[in-house]
Amino acid sequence: MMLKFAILGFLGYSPMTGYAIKQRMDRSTTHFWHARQSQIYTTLKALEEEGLATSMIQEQVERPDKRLYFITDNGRSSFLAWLQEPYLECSPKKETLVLKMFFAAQMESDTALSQLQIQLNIHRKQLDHYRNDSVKEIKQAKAEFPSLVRDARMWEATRRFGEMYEETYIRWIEEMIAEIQMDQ
Amino acid sequence: MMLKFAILGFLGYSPMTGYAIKQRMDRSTTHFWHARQSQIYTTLKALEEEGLATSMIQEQVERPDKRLYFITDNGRSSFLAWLQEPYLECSPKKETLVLKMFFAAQMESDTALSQLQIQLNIHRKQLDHYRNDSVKEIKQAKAEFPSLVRDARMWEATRRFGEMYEETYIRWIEEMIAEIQMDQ
DNA sequence: CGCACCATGTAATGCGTTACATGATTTT
DNA sequence: AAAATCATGTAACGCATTACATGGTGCG
Repeated sequence: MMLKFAILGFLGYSPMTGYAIKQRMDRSTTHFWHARQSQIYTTLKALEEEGLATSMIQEQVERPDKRLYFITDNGRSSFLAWLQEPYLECSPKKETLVLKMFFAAQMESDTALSQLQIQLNIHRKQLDHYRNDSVKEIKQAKAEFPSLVRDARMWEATRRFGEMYEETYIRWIEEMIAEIQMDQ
Repeated sequence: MMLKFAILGFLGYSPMTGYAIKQRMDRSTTHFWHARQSQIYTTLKALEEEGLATSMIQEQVERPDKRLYFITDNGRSSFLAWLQEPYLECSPKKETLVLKMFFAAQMESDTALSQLQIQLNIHRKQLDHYRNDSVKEIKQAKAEFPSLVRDARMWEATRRFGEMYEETYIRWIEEMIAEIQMDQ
């Protein structure tokens, strides 16, 4: 459902292939919206069947042919309707680490501590990624599409979401470690 | 997959019905792990087929009969194995609001601002819930099972996760509002 | 009188992942 | 010589939601 709109959103900027959409998503929305390659291809097909996108094959030399997708007028208005309708929920979360920690009293302290340490490293790397790579990617996108200044500011804001989320996550893990160490 | 372990975790404390598990989850893990009633019933059935739980019907007067589930030895060891194996990923997120805001440059500022305001209210309520109701629920659980002091400390820590998450979310929405207002 | 709570399940459908299937070019 | 990149798709499976189906008790 929602993936359709994410894809339409990208097609709104310019025609794209499924492969390119996957790359774009991995570099921009992946920390709040992700999809597998296969799902992108099937969703594009569905979009075309619904008349929200059209496609044409582009032949290439020394590269596999590619299928370029274009947003239709119906696609545009359907996307805008979705965009403008307010979202009235909290998006549900599934946090495996937190679930494990809920039951952590049933492990040895050292087992829990080592799991937390592993996660701390993972999330520090993730934070570093948002602070460096993501910033660069947005700069590149800005340079590529200088007319989308306002859009780029929103992309930056969603990058900030990832950064803030990871900062908080790391603080929580650190609190957890302190809590468990106190207990020993 | 993971829901199985969440349920086994609860059954580890005491035998329960599907109905009671649903209630427990709604009062404790729902902000990092949730499930629908129907999914809980089907998962319990699957757990029994795998030999990780058993069940018996308990007859009641003036109340519908209920099916009590018990964790088996296999269930216990399978749960502990899951608990002790380290988690090496970041749990994937799907944040509809953030996805919308990624494309927010394509809406009127006022539309975006009103959507953000709505979400601000929702998340403030959620934060309030974690700070009040959740604290009370943990106190009640502590009173009910005084032997589980260490467990209760972990429950409190996972509640903190929800609180911290909402604090951050709210800060982000406020930043977003400021960002969009600056642009007007 | 109506709503919430207690209590259990099945069936249909939809969303998402993994695995399968192919193959040339470019970089390390 | 191996791995990554470019490029597209289908099929099987599994996880999750919604809808369907039922019905008594207690409270305001």
